[in-house]
Amino acid sequence: MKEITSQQQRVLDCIQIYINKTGFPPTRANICKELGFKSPNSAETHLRALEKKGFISIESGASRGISIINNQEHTSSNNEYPVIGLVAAGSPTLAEENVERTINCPNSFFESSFDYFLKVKGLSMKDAGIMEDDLIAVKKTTDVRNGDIVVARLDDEVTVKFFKRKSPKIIELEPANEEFENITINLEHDELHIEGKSIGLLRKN
Amino acid sequence: MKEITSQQQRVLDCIQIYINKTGFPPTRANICKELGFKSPNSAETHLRALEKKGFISIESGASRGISIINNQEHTSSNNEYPVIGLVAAGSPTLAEENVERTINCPNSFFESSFDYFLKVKGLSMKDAGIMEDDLIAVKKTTDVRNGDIVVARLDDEVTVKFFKRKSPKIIELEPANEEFENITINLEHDELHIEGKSIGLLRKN
DNA sequence: TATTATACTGTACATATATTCAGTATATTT
DNA sequence: AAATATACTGAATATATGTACAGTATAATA
Repeated sequence: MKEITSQQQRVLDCIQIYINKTGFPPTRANICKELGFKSPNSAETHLRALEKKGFISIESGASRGISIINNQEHTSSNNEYPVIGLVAAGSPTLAEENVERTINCPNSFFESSFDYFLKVKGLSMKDAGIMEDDLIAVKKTTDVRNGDIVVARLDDEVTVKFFKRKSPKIIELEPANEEFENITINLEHDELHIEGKSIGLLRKN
Repeated sequence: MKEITSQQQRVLDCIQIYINKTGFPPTRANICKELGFKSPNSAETHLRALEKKGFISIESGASRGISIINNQEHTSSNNEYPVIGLVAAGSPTLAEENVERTINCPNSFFESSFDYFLKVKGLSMKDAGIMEDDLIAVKKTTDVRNGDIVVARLDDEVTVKFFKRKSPKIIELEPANEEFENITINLEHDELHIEGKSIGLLRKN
């Protein structure tokens, strides 16, 4: 995405405002009236510049054929995110039978993107403020750092814990509740799958 | 809103799909092509019927001047909700200077509607899973029950606590942290303002 | 120095488009 | 029985609109 000039920004804003107000895009003449131009070609050249820079698309020949291109999904585009129950056994897969329901939520709701909500069972992370039935926003990744809250799978057991790498081969999964004990994994003997990490939390009272 | 016929529904759907696909409304000819009509007047009469019944509005003379009227906001309409810092002194008003930022969020995100997010300071509710910098979704109301997590104001001090009515005149605000003590209010001598209650929580790691 | 991008006015015109008029036909309402 | 709503075809037309062409001017770039 190239740089936009201040006048081009005015035109782009004008188009967005016009669409918000009327429900359909403006004509060249509409833009001229809004911004005080006296020639439809003023709008035309700005539109062509905006198109060239990738801010809008113009359908040739079609009246009002302007549409604003949403660069990424940073705008207010929403998605349905699945809510997965943290069952004692089995991986939290996105298979249909595991999806309790979906939650509509802006894509940019949390700091980073995420893939699903995980419904927490038990109180092993209560001192980290994660309570029973809380929904953790999980980003599917294996790139986790010390101190991250991760969704880990040991054999068929899925658990949410703090991630701590003690040595290249030794990993500890730490609960946030003194009534629970650390889980130590020796990667030479045991298998550990990192399903993802928590990037946010949602609670409905 | 009057009844819609099946053909009119097809036309209405066609308009919505066209807008979703292209970013601008269809012409009469576009609708004909999509639905197999052979005369632009077929589309025209359906459009006039839809306008008469209140499903769309048509701007006279404007090309593609169709806009779909969203009956209510029952769809997946979003809102910008303000985030208010829980300052030690002063009411969490919605005055601009208190709004740190806004969060875009579906209106029906939590079980009930709410008015703003309150950014929590301190750990007085940590055993209830409310940590520093968590965002509480607050519904402005004075209708609170025993056990509700309320946003209360004592003089100029705003606090988040459990609400417990001990007797008609005695109210206790209970923290969820043994390091903090209950606050007992005698309504005959002290003034207590209930700003609202928590109906959800949002945390961004 | 020539070229390109920006930022306009003003005119002109082909065509995209809304909209009216003339019909045909069926079903529903008054 | 007459009027109205629905559901179309087909043709005609005024105008709304995109778009090209001819200029002027300034600033940035190669």
